[in-house]
Amino acid sequence: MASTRIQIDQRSTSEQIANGLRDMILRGDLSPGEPIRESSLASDLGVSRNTVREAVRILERTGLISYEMNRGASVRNPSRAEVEDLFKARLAIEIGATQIGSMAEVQAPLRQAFDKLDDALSRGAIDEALQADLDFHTTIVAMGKCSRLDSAYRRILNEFQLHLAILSKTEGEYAKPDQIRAEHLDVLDAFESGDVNDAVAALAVHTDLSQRACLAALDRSAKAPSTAPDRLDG
Amino acid sequence: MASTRIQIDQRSTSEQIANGLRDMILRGDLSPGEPIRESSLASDLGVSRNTVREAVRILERTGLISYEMNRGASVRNPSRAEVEDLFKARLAIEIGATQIGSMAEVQAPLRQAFDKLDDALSRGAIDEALQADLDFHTTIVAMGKCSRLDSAYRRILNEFQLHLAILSKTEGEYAKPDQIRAEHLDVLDAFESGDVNDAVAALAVHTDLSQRACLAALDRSAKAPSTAPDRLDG
DNA sequence: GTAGCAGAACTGTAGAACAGTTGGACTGTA
DNA sequence: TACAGTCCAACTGTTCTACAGTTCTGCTAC
Repeated sequence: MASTRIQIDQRSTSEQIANGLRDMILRGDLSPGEPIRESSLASDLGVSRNTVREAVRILERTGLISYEMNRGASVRNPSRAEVEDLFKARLAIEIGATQIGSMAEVQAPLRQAFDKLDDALSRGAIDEALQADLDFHTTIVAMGKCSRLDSAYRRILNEFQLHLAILSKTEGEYAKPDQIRAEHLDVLDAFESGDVNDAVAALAVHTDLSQRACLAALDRSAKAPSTAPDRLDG
Repeated sequence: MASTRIQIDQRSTSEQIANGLRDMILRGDLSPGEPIRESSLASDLGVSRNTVREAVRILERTGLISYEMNRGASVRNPSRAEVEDLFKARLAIEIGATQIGSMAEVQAPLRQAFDKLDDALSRGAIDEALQADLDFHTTIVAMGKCSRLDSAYRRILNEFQLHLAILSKTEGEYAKPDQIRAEHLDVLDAFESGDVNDAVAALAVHTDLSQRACLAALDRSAKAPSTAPDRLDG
């Protein structure tokens, strides 16, 4: 049956638009706070307004946009408090997965994920490293072998990537490569030790450090707005 | 400012319909697998088909319905495997919240939640007890003080309630009152001991037990379909 | 500079229309 | 009886048009 692997694009127009919008937001093509105008988007894409509305409703799931009655959708403009909330949620889910999953089974894939990250970092491939970083954490969550936990985490990561997209516009990079490598190695070591409590502790430390780095970058970028003028607090 | 607490219903028609549908599903008015027909629903409610479509997209977030291209939405018909997945996700999130939250702060509200459950159980108020049971667990997650974790959990609980709605149609009750009281008391005790590891262990035990009970009820109801004929596996 | 107002720009919703898909009934054939 | 083919009704996916209600913006008068 492997020969009949025909892939048909069974996604509706609205779903494709939702995906496209998500990519645009994560790439930073749409800046935070920017409104998503139904009519203009519809005519730009050559689709009807209803279809765009549906796409927006689909996109709402991702947490990348916010919706206000009679005011429509706009790209989320996340505050400092929300970044903290995101990190908390990430940590909690990672810990939860660690506790319900099997330490023995995660070690090999986690080592693999680290190697990819290490490789990308040493080659200076920022985007690739960033993706590898996210994959590393996704691997940890995957050890829970729970699809609902996976998707809850994915949703949060999505939102997190929105912040990264904003930061990378002003910062250029998310942190120092050496530091990233060292932090992830600590986590890997803890998991390879096989002790759940060590792993949990390592995750907490790593999350705390990267949260600090992220918040510091956020503060810097708030002080020195580069490309887009900030209209954070009206 | 407390005097001007005027609540205006700023929800759009589609959101209200989505809420109404959610309630209907959770009440069991719509049985699992039942399709949600756009046109008939639209004319029943006196709204346009577009509005219903939007409501369905909104409802999709909750995980209560499933959507298939060209086939529309239907009430989720959860399998045994999905129940297991749900319990896993619940446990992982509860554990995560326990680990990142403060044990000291949760003790009072958790005791309060238990008392409510205890009260409802002793009065034989099934629905109330069920709600108190869910509240008990929500209280644990709330100790993480993380809104994204809260909403991830709420989403999962929503889906879980769908199962309960199905079971309560065939079973009448979700488990034995004494057992429920004892299980929750064990959890409460562990939290009141102040030891995180004890709390985590107690959560694991409780989840395991209620999962067994739930799956057993599921098996019974599969064998003896009461009201609605089951069309689980074609 | 601020309150008030008019008009533009949008959103929320309705309703009709039509192509494309699905599923079921019916039919003919082996 | 089993099965392939055809046809049709029921739906979904999407578009277009229309219009009321809301929000925003810029102007005007005080």
